[in-house]
Amino acid sequence: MAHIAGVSRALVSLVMRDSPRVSAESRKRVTDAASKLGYRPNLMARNLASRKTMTIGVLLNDLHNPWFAEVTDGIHAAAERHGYQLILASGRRSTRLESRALDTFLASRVDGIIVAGCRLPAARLDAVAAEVALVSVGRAFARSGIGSVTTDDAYGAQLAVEHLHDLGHRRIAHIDGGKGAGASPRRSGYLRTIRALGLGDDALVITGDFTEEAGAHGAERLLRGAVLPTAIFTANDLSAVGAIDVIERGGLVVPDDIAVVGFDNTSLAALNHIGLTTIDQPRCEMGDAAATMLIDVINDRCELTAVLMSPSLVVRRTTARQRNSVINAAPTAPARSPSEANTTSG
Amino acid sequence: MAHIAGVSRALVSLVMRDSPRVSAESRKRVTDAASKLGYRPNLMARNLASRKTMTIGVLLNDLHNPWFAEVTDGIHAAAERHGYQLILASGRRSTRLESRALDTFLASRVDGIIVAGCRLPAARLDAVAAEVALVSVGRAFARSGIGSVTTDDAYGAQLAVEHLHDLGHRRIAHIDGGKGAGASPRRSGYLRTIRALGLGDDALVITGDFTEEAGAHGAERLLRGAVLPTAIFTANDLSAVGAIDVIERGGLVVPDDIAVVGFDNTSLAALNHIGLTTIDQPRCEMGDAAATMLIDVINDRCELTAVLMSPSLVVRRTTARQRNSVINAAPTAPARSPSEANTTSG
DNA sequence: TCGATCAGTTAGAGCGCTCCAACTCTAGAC
DNA sequence: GTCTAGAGTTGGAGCGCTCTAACTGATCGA
Repeated sequence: MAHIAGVSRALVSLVMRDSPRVSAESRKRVTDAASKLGYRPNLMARNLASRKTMTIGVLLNDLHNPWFAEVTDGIHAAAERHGYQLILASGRRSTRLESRALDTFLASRVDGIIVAGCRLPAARLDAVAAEVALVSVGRAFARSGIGSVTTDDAYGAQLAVEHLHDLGHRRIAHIDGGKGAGASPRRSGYLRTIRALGLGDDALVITGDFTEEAGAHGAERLLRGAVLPTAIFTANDLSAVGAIDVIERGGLVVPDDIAVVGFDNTSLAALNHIGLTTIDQPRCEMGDAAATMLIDVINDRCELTAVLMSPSLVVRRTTARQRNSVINAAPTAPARSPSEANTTSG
Repeated sequence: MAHIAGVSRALVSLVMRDSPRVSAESRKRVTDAASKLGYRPNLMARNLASRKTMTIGVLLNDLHNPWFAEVTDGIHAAAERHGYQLILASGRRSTRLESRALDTFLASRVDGIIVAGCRLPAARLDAVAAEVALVSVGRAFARSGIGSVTTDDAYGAQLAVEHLHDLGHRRIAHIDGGKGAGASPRRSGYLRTIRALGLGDDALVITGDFTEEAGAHGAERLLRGAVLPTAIFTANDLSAVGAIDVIERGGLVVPDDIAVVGFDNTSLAALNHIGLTTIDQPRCEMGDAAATMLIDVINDRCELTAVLMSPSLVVRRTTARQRNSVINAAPTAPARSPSEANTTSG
C-alpha cells in the first residue's frame, strides 16, 4: 500500500487518521491508492499499536424489553457525537452470559463499558470497574467506582401508589422485579408509601422479574388469593402487560375491576391498544447521559458520578377511580369496548 | 507474565489457548501466575497474530422491533454452540448507519457478518460479501455470493389474503413495507393473490415502512378514502398495531368494522391485549440457521445458500367474518374467545 | 550403545498498525 | 550567504500475541 502510493507507511497512517500535517498532494496519492486497492486499515492493528479502541462496550440485559432499545438510542447518539463506536452485547437475562460479555469487552480492551439493567453482583462489577471506566444505567451503586444513571425509582413507585390512592384504591398489590435492576428501590418505595398512607396492612408484594411471564404469574397468584386487590403496581411495563393479559383472561376488566400501573413508559405502554398508565423514565436521555459521562471520564474531563433523573406519572387508560362495589364474576364482560378507546387521556 | 511463571511466552500462549500439549505442571504455573497478576490475553493482539477473530458481526436494522430480538436469540444460540462471539450493531433504520456499521465490521476483521432486515442496496452488500462471508436474514438475494435465510414472504402474503377472503372480505387493502426487507415479495404476493381471487379491481397498496407510525399513517389514509376496506393486511406486526390504533381512535371496531392481519408473529402480536392475527415466521430458527450456515461457510464446511422457511397463518382476534358478507352461510365465527389466542408468547 | 521417537518447550519472526525522533526541504530573517 | 523555523516526511522500534521450526530430554527398541 505505502509502496503503491510511493510514500512511507507512516505517511499512510497519518492520512488514514486525518492528520492535518499532510500535504494535499500526498493525501491524494494515498487516498487514490487506497481506493484503488480497497485498502482498509486493520482496526486490531491500529488499536494494538495505539493502545486505545475508541469503542465502548454496551451490555444490554434483555433485547426483548423495549426499554433497552430506547436507552441504547441515547447511548448511540452520544457516542456518535464524540466519535466513539459501540459494540453491543445481550446478556439475555442471564448473569452467566452477562459476565462472559464483560470478559469479552475487557479482552477487547474497550475504552469504557456501559451496563444497562445489569444483574451482576456489585463485587463483580467493581472488579470490572477497576480495569476500565464503567457506567451503569438503571441501577445505582452506593459506594464504588461505578458511575450510574438512574431514575429515582423509589419516588416513581411513590407516584404510582399515590396516584392509585388518589383514585380511591386501598388494596394495592405490587408485582416486583425480583433481583432485577431497580427492583429493590421500587419495592421499598411502594412499601414506604403504602405505609405512609396508612395502608400497611394491605401491602402485598409478589415476586416477579421484569418479564411479561412474571407479570402474568404474579397476576395469577393475586387472582387466586382470598381477597383481590383493586389495583396492581408492577415493576415495569412488560410485567404490567403480562398481568393485564391474565386479568382479562380471567374475565375481569382493567381498569374497572383492577387498575394497573406499570413502570418505564416504554413504547409498549404508549401503544393505544395497551394505553398503560405508567411511570415515565427519560430513557433516551439516560442513555445519552451515561455515554456522555463515560466518554468524559475516559478523556479525564470529569469523575464518575451518580446521576439521578426524575420520574413522572403518565396517566392512560389502565387506571380509573375505584368503584365502591365489590368486584365479582361478571363473566361475559368484553375485554375492550369500543367506547373505551375514546376515553383516552394522556 | 511469562517471566513470572518462569516459562516462555509461547508456553503461556499455549496454555491460554487450552492446548493439549502442555504438561499439567506448566499449566498450573501459568494459570496461577495469570490469576495472581489478573492477566488477560489481549484479544486484539491475538486476533492480529492469528488472523482470525472468532467473532461474527450482526447488523440489526431496528432494535425497536421485537422481530430482531427474536432473530438475534437464534443467532446467539448457534454462535454459542460453535464458540463464536457476536458483536451487534444497530442500524437504527438508517442506511447510512448500516453502512457505517458494516465498515466497522470489516475494519474489525470479523470472520463473518449477518445482516438482519438490512436495507442497503444489493451492490453495497455484494461488495462487503466479496471481503467476508455474509448472510442475510429476512431478505433474499437473487444471484450473488450472499447467503440468505428468509420465509416465503409472497406465500405468507397469500395466506393472509386467502384467510381474509375465506372470511368473506373482498375489499382488502395492503399497507406495505416500502423499501424494507421482504416488503417487495409480500406486496407482490398480496397483489398476485388478490388478482387470482378476482379482486384485482379492489387491490389497494399504501406505502409504509415497517414501523408503527407508518401503519398509523397508512390507516389514516385508508380511513380518509371514499370507500373503506373491510380488511387490511399490513407488512408487519408493528404496522398492524399502528393501524389498529388509528382505526379504533376513529371509532371503528377491529375486527368487526375492519379486520387486520399482520406479519411476523412477534411477541407483540401474541400479547393478549393485541391478539393480532398474523403470519408466523420461525424467527429464532431463522437466526440459528443463518448463524449455522455462516459458521459452516467460514470453516469451509459448506457453501452459501438461500434457505427458504415456511410461513404459517396464526389466527387470533383481529380478524373475523365480514359482517355484510352475503357469500356464505357458514354458522360459527368465534372471533374473540380467549382460548383461541394461543401460540407462543415470548 | 546408539539412534529414533515423542512429549514438552522455546526462540524468533511476523501480524499491521502507531509513535517518536530524526530527517529533508523550503522560505524567511539577518 | 548563512542560519533558523517550520512544514512535511520517514525509518524503526514497539504493541502483545501466534506460529513455525527447532530444540531438549526422556523413553525405547534393536
